[in-house]
Amino acid sequence: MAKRSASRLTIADVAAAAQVSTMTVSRVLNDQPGVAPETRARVARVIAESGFVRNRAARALKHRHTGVVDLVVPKLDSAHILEIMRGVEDMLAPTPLRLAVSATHREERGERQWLAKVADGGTDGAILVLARGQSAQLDELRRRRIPFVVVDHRGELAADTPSVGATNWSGACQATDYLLSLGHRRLAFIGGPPSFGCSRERQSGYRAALDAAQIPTEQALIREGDFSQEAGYAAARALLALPAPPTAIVAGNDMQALGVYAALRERGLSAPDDMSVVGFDDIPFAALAGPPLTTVRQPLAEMGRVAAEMLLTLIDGAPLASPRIELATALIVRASCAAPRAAPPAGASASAAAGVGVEGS
Amino acid sequence: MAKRSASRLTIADVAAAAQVSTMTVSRVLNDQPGVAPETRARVARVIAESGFVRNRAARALKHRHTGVVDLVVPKLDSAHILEIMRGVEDMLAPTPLRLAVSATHREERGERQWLAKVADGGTDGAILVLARGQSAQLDELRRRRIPFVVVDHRGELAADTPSVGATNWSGACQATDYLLSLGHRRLAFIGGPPSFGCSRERQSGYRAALDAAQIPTEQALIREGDFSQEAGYAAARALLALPAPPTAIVAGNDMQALGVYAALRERGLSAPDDMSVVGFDDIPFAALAGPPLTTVRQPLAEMGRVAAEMLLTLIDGAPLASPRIELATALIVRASCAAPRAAPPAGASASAAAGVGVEGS
DNA sequence: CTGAAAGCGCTTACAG
DNA sequence: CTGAAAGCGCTTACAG
Repeated sequence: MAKRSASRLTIADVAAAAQVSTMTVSRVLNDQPGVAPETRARVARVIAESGFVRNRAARALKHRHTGVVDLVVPKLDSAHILEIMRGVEDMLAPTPLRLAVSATHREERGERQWLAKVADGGTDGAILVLARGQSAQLDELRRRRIPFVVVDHRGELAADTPSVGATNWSGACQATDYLLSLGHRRLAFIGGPPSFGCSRERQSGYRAALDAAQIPTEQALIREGDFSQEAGYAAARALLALPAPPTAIVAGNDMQALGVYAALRERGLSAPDDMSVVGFDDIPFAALAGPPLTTVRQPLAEMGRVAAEMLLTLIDGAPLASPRIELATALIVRASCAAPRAAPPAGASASAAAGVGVEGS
Repeated sequence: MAKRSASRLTIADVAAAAQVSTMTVSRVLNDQPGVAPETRARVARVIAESGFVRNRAARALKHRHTGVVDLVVPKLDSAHILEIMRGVEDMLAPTPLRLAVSATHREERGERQWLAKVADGGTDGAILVLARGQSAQLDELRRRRIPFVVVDHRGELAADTPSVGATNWSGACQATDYLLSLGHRRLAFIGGPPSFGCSRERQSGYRAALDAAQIPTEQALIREGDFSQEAGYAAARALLALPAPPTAIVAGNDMQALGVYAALRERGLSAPDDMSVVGFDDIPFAALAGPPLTTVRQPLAEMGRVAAEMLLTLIDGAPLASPRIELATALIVRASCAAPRAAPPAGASASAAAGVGVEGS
């Protein structure tokens, strides 16, 4: 077979070697009918022996699609993101689609860079983690008719935007209820950035649980962080310095809960003896922390999987059953909560709280 | 301008609207000279207003490249992988290349799936994390003349294979020296999978340090894990059950070190009072563990960045200054090590150990 | 400075 | 069952 110098083999080379037309080779390549068994076998053999690789660009040129799908995240820095990515990859692995990952970093620059790549006609669709509801990014995607799905979001999201989230409200509500059931009455909340939809929902769940228990919310007990360990630490320090500190803290996410641990340690205190702490996310380290952290599990990988599934549907041009999907959270009880020190006799036991799963021994 | 139904705009549409040939549009698109300023301005305006997107596939077809680069990892499940990915993404973001991420999972299936996508002509080059030296994957890549760089590796790697690693040997050696300097004489080692190059190097570094101190290595003190928290836990339990347990453990990686913590906790023991523990990696959680973990930092993001840089060089067809690059590790002293309980008077102080960085207060 | 022609490697109708 | 022709959207020489 005549290989043209160093250049790659083409379908024409294979056709020549197998003594058929390029058409026939194409049919064999695509498992299409209309080829005599012997011919097919001969062509298949030549393909295998020659190590021929069909040119993806030429195919894409005909098909009008690129074969790549984007996952766009703010930063590649948290276990949280990795979990979502895992779900997306899982779903996409068996398909012929490639998963292109990019981080927008400081929004401006990164978003523009990403948009430039997409503008080059580089994607069949995108999954956007923590995208802002009103953004040039989303507008551009809509304008270009590139299908996309948002996983969690910032700002407000139009109701018809395909999106995936977790039941943040009820998760936070359940966590707060659990602490109430242990006898706590002074419950603090350290939320995430208020621009995040999930932050607002969690705070609202916390408030709702207190309202239902007829406990007035106290502004001094509600703090705001950026979901980092440092933010949790700073907020917890401030709470501990209060004239009447809380006896329990709902931490908004696990990293902030770990920051609370640090602040406690610094004062020679610890959970759950001196303070009950609940996280949100259930990142892998939650179970390894000392003490193992009671937290609200978000099915992150599953959220990624569902988002990928929705995107595949949109790419196929099919309608979505529902534009918005919220997956259920679950309270995972470990060892960071207990009845408050000088608690009223705990009438309601922990296990009396609805839907509580206890992990481990 | 005549948009052809729902289909996307082509360069011909732009040319018609601007009343020039497609050639001229192409020149404007590619910032090539040879276009009158006014013509260029007019064409540019039409491009901007129409929202024209140049077809990447058609471009790639001419250029003979795909514009995508692969990052292939065993699994998307560790902070370790995320760090490497971050470095790679960082390096690639300003280039026009897309970063396609895939996991090989249980090797067989995943590798074949990945190979099938690559076989489709889908990549300009690849960064392979923990690839096996002798594998169908690497052979195929070589055969196809697709440039690649290996980050860490399993099995043996041919000397001329472009690869990036860390100074595992000297990192483990330094960690062991540090424990020796604290007065420890019974030092255990919980290694990773022996098939991993980095595992073998770390174990060898541990042995070398003991040899240099003229302490005979004891087979019972050398254990093998799979780099998981569970493996560290199991190995530490076994070590604690020994008639003469060690007073310090070099844990091979941070996850195993956290497993050691769990085993200690289970027995009512803790680091560093009852046992000194050193990790390897410095994953973000190492600093947050209780007690904060003394560990050997691997510059993972930097390794990713360097690998990406090497790959870009190879894709450009330029020669590599060196096929193998090892980045320096650094011992990060936190709070998980101390002199052994009934130690000989510690003549050598910790800070006497060479190149030791102490973090925090 | 500008453009008509050919071609990248494949696939989609359409004939035989 | 098999193939000659045209075309996907761009770019690369080559003329003017």
